[in-house]
Amino acid sequence: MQEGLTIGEVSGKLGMSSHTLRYYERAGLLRPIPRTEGGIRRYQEQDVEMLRFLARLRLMGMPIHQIREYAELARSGRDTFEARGELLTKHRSEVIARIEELQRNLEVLDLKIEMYSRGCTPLSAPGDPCAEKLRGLLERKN
Amino acid sequence: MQEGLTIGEVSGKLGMSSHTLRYYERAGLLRPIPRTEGGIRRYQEQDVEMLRFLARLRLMGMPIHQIREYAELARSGRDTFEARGELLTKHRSEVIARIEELQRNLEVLDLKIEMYSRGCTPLSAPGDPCAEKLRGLLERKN
DNA sequence: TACAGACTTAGAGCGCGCTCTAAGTCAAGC
DNA sequence: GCTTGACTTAGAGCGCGCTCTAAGTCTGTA
Repeated sequence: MQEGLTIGEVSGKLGMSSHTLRYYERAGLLRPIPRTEGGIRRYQEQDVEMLRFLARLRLMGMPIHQIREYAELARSGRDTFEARGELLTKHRSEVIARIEELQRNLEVLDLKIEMYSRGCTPLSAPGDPCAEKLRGLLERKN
Repeated sequence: MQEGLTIGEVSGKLGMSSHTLRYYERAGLLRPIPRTEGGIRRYQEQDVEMLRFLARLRLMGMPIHQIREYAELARSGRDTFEARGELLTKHRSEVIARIEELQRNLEVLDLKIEMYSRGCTPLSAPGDPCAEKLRGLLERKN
């Protein structure tokens, strides 16, 4: 037994498949993970930490190629702090925009649900104020 | 010239490509759009209204197969109001969960950005309270 | 009537993010 | 030493949601 976690251990710990872990390495999201003499990956604590953060970026919808960009900066030492901060800040505003978009569309959804619960026909209710409001929301761009 | 909009007009109005409009019809998201004698689609107001709403469902991340399910109910008359309401209500809670997930991950992102702006190394700062907090957030499931 | 340009179909292709397969190697326990 | 099960690689395959292609048809205008 050597130092560091095997791919199976990391997989269990983080809830990502071994396939995905290898894929992330191939894709440049991780440094080349150090191997035993037999060629078996031994993940260090830093690798697991990195993975935890990258997984959050994925959950926030950052595409793989951008995560790679971040990861490459992260591997290039501390004179990339500013660039990394900028990259994350840009992504931050995209996430906020996404949240706002979801919230706007939730309004539409709520109106529609209310109309169904009131049993009034959604597409052809010219008099209904609720139907009018829905129509108005739908006509606005996004 | 006949009654109703051509695919190009709908495409321009809603900002979706003609390709996508045909695809949505094929996929069962729209009723078979009525054609002219020459076989050219003429979208009616009801089709456009439907499309507007379906587009919102897409923006909220509902997969095509679920939208089809909803659309099929919508084509089956008003005794599917309850089922439609349930389907949308279920999706509503998924959207809310997604928003909350994004907000939780935004916390992680904000902490990370703060650390970069303070110029302190994120992965190895055992003393820093901010780094500790980040580590804590990252270790929690999602 | 002829032309241009938008329309039609069936079906292939693509980018994404995994996910799986095949064939083989490594290593912990008996 | 042998078995067993996890590991390795290269590369294929997949589900999703479009997106495009090819070959041909329709239609408004000159």
